[in-house]
Amino acid sequence: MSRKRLQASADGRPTVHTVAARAGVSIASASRVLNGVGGSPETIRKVRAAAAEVGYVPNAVARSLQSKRTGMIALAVEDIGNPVYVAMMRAIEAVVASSGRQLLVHATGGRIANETALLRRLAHRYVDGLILSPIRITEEHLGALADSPVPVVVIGQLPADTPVDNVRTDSRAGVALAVDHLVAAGRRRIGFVNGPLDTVPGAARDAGFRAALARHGIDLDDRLVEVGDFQYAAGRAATQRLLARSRPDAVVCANDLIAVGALHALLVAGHRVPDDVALVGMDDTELASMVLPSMSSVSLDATERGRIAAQLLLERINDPSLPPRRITVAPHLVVRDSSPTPDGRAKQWA
Amino acid sequence: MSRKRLQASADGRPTVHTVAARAGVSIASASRVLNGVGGSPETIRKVRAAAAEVGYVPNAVARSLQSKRTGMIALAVEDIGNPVYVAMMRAIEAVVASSGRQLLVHATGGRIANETALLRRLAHRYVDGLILSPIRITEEHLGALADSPVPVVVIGQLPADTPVDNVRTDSRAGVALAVDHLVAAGRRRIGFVNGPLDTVPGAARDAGFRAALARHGIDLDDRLVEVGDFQYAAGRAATQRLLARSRPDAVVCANDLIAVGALHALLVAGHRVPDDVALVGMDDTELASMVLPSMSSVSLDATERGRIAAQLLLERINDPSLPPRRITVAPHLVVRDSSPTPDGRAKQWA
DNA sequence: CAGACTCCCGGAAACGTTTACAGCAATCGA
DNA sequence: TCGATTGCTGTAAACGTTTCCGGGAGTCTG
Repeated sequence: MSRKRLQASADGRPTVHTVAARAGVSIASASRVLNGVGGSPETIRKVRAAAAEVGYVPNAVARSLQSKRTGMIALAVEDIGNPVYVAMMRAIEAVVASSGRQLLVHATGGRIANETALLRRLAHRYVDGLILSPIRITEEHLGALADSPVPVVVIGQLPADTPVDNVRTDSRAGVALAVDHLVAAGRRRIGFVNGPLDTVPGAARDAGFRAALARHGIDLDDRLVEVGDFQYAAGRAATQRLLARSRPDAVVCANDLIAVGALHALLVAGHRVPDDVALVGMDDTELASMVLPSMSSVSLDATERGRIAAQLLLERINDPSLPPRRITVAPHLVVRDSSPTPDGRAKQWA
Repeated sequence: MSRKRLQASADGRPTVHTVAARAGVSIASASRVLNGVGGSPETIRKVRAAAAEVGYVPNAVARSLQSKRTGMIALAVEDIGNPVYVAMMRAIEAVVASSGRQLLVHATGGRIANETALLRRLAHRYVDGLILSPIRITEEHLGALADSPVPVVVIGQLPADTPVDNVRTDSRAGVALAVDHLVAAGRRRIGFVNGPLDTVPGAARDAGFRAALARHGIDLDDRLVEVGDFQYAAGRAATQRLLARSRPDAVVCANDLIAVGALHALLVAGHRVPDDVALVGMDDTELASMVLPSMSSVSLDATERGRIAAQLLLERINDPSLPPRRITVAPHLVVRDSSPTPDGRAKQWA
């Protein structure tokens, strides 16, 4: 018995040929029925039956090759351990899933090399689009972004003329909210524990802090500013250094992980929070309400940014001719127990 | 000018045909050179040059279709926000990346439907293998696992005769470590805040707790046991309920998220930790050293389990004929400030 | 110097889909 | 009743890659 082609794939799993043969129709008819387009009632019945009997499941790879769509969206963030990215991820996952696609998460560790390698790998077309949240932006990024073979949405600041869909927040304004809040409560010696200044958020938050102090007519005391990376341990260490040489009555932190580290350092050093030293974090992550006292934090609405980024990406995938869009979500302050309530009195948490 | 086939793909990107035509060789030769197998020096030179000039990047989908490998590994966990899974993920990502593959993370939310749907979707072959860490196991799971079209490694308990690669820990023994530690420090009214009893870890930890108490000749007081889910908020609420009706001198929690919730509840209720009430968490996540006092926790070595699971999976992908393997990693206790040091005295953290 | 062996090359098939196209039968309108 | 339309169907091409196979040129061996 000679057949031009085997009726099942090499590993024995049924293919559309198997189904077609079993139903006694051509592969074209089988495919049409399986995709719900066309077919006579009789054909539909036979094909459906055959497919069910052999347990046919279409091969996603072959389908992708033909349709030029993989049904996958990539997300690249610096650190999957940072709860702010978890929140972002959840929001993105929700809209990606509702479009019937799957999410592929990359952790870049914030390293330029990883990110540009990732951007280059997009050329392999293993994914229909990318959401990238870089903390550093180099010329290399911009170049790779410019001629990316698949749509990319960037979450974070980007040079003004970059023709890339972009959702951002105003973290300068975010820091200002924190400073205003503390100044309103009478704090003047406000410390700042930041992430690396060569990162985009680090630089923006530094600028925001300086501007906010200036606006209130407060001279910046350099001994009140410390820099680490965006992690808990660094935040704790940086705060210890800061406390060793100065005496703040409030501390603003560039994200919640740093802030939890700062809280730890403050309490261990015997300071009362918020009575002696008030504390405001940033990102408003789950962590903020898990610690004691619960932390005030500036929300940059990671959930909303993620949701919007995912929607922008899906829209662009559907219509690549869209003009580049830029959307900004406004920060807001969430006051909890680590900073004075608006009336100026420190709330007691016990 | 008639060509049997276009030299570039529909969207204008170069294909192996483009490169071959430009180099003046056949696509077979071009492909061989690009894969580093065979080719005369002259051919190699020409093909490499042509590929560089047109910026050729092979299409991952087409390659997958031919090679029957996608180069992707899926990981399904219940909750990407739980730091224990973050640790696991990091370990898995490391070995997956070192094999040149990519990791695809799914969050199942612990819902059976999601997990079986995922298992079924594997039939699409969009991924070379799966690492699954389910918290509930149903007949449906076992069925789907049995005839999974791609290799699966399960992290967690599995019925003894399930022919699936499996890395597990002994969480009964883990709970026992915690209980032994607390009993050795003289605590007798030991509370237990668990996750749902219909989950595999929940059931195991419950059994472990009862067995450990029995071994020490302590009668179980049901008012000292509470159940919620495996999250922070539930842990806090469950502990509040527990404190409202009983007076423990120690609390064991089924994971660190619960334990942080418990810590919060204890401190807010005015209990000193560990002097009045000692606390031991489980999973030994980053969280344990981020709170104050830092938390003792039973490590189930998620990192190691993840690493091993990934290795098992890669081995099985390379050789599907391997017999099913089962590997157990032993728990160990990490004592921090929330429980008495081994000499029985509570350490002061301030 | 003939045969065997090695190396490199190109044609063509294969992976498993979807879909353009053409053929055919049945129905419709005039 | 006949041509046009409609609805299904099957053949075959296409997606972009890898690889089997046969042929040709060159080298080695006896």
